[in-house]
Amino acid sequence: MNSPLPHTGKADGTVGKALEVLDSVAAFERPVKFTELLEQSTYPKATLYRLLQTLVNQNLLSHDPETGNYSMGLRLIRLAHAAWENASLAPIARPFVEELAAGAGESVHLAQLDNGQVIFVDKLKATDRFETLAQVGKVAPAYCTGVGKAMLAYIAPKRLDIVLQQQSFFPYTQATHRSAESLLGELPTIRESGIAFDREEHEEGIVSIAAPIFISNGRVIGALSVATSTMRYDLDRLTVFRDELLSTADKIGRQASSWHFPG
Amino acid sequence: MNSPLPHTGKADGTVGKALEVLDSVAAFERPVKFTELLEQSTYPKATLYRLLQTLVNQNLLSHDPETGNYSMGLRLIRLAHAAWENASLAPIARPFVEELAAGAGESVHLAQLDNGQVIFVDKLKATDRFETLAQVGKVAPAYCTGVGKAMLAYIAPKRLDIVLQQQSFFPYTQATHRSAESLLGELPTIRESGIAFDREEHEEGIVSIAAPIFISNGRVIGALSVATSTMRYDLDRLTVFRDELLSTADKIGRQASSWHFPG
DNA sequence: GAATTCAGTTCCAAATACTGGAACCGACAC
DNA sequence: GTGTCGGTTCCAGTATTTGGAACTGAATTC
Repeated sequence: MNSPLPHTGKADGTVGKALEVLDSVAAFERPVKFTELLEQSTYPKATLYRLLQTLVNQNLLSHDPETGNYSMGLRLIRLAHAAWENASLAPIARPFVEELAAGAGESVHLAQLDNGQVIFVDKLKATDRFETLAQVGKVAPAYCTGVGKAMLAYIAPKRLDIVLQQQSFFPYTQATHRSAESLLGELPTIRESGIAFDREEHEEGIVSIAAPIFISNGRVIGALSVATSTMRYDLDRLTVFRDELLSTADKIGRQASSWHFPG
Repeated sequence: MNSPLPHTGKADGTVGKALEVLDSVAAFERPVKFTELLEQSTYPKATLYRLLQTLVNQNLLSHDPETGNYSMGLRLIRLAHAAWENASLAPIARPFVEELAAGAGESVHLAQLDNGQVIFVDKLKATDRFETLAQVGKVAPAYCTGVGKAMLAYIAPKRLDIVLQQQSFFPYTQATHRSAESLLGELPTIRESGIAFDREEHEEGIVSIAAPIFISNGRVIGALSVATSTMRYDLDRLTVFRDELLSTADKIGRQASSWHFPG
C-alpha cells in the first residue's frame, strides 16, 4: 500500500526478535505464508519457525492450519484497547475534539509521536455518521504531515536528532520535504506561528492546519489538526480554523496536565 | 472496574513472560509504579525490572522517568490497527453492520472469541454521532453475553471444553449462569433457534439478541448482536430484530468466506 | 546532620532457553 | 517410484536470562 517503513533500531533479546517478526507479518497487510516470511526475514528457517510458534501460542498471531496462513492475533486488539484507554490522549481529548469537529465541519485528527512516526489516536469527521475507527492506529511519517511537523517543531533538540534519523524523506508529492535540512528550515516558522500546515506534502489534494498540544511542563505530547481537501478549502482559507484549533489544543493540554498525563 | 480475569495458561519462554507483565500493567487500567507491579508479580525484583525495561525499549510500555510510572505503549495501537484491519471480521462486516444498525436504531455489536473471552471488534450505535470506538477491543465473558453464547453453541466440542475451563462463572446478576452445567443446558436451545439471548445476564437492564456468523466450512467465526435496554424493549419484543439479524449474520459469513477469512 | 528506610538499579556466576545446520516428514508432481 | 518443495523436529553449542545480593540516592526519622 505504501512505501519504506523506517525500522525500529535494536532488537534486544528474544522479545525484540519476536516483535520484529510480528511487525513483518503486520507489514504484509494480509494473511501470509511461512515461506513468504522466510524470504523476507534474516532468520534461519528453524528460528523463524519457533518465533512464529511462540507468537501464535501467545495469540499475537493466529495461524490457520488449513491454509497455513499467519495473520495478526486478536490479543493485540485487546491490549490496544487498554493502551488507547489509558495511555493515549484520545479519551481525555474526546469531548474537545468532538466540539471542534462539529464546529469545523471537517475531519479532525489527533496524533501522537511514536518512534519517529505519527500515530493517529483519534479521527473524527463531522459529516459521516460511521466512518471513523478504521483510521485509529494508522501511522504516517512525521516529516510530511501537519501534525508531525507541529510536534517536531517543539521536541527537545536531542530527541529531534534521533527522530530525524528515522525519517525516510520519501517524496510522496512535489511539495514533500526531501531532506532533514529542508524540514529543519520550516520549523522556526512553525514555532513563530504556533501552527503547522500540510501543503499537500503527504497526499495530493489533502491539506491541513495543525497545532501542537503541550502539557504543563512545556513538553509536546501530541498534535491536533483540521484536514480537508483542496476541493473545498485552499491553503489560505484554512486559517479560518486557526483560532478554534489553537484554543482546542490548549484546552486539551490543560486537561491532560490536570490528569497527570504520562507523556 | 470489574472482576476476575481468567488468566492465560502457560507462559512459554521470555516472550510469554514479557507479555504476562504487559497484561498485568494493562490490568491496572492506569499508570502504575514499579512496586505495585512487583507485589502483584511472581517474579523477583531484578527479573521484573529487566522485563519492564525490555517492554519499554520495545515501545510496548512507556515509562515516565519523572513519576516512575509505567503505562501502555503506543506501539500496541499501531499493531492493533493492523490486526483490526486484516485479521478481524470488522472491515468485512462494516457495511452490513451499518445497515443493521441504521435499520434497528439500536446498538449493534460484532464480536469474536479470543482465548475463551468475547472481544468486541466493532460496535455501532445508530443514534449517537460519535460514541463508538471507545468500545472496540473491549472484552467480556463468553458465558454471560449474547454473542458469547451464540459462539459457544457452535464451536467444536473439544474446544468448548477448553473454553469452559476459562470461564469464571462470576455471578454478575441474578440471571447469570453460575456453572458450566447451567450454561451447557442452554446451548441446545440456542442451536435449535439459531439465536441466543442475553437476559440481563451480564448487566442489569441490558438485554440482547445475538446470532452466530459462520464461514463456508461450517465453523463459527464470530457473532453479531442487537443490544438494548429493558427500558425500551423487553425480552420478547427483541425478536423483532430476529430476521434482520440472521440475514445480516448470513451475509457477513458469505462475504468472509469469499474473502478466505482465516478463522 | 547522621542514621535508617525504601524504591529502584546494577552485578555476576549459575541455570536455562535460544540457535541454526541438518535431517526428517508428508504431499504433490512428474 | 522418484524428486521436489513446504513445513517441522532434533540436538549439541552458545548466548540469554535468571535472581540473590549488594549498591545508590533520595526521602524520613531521630
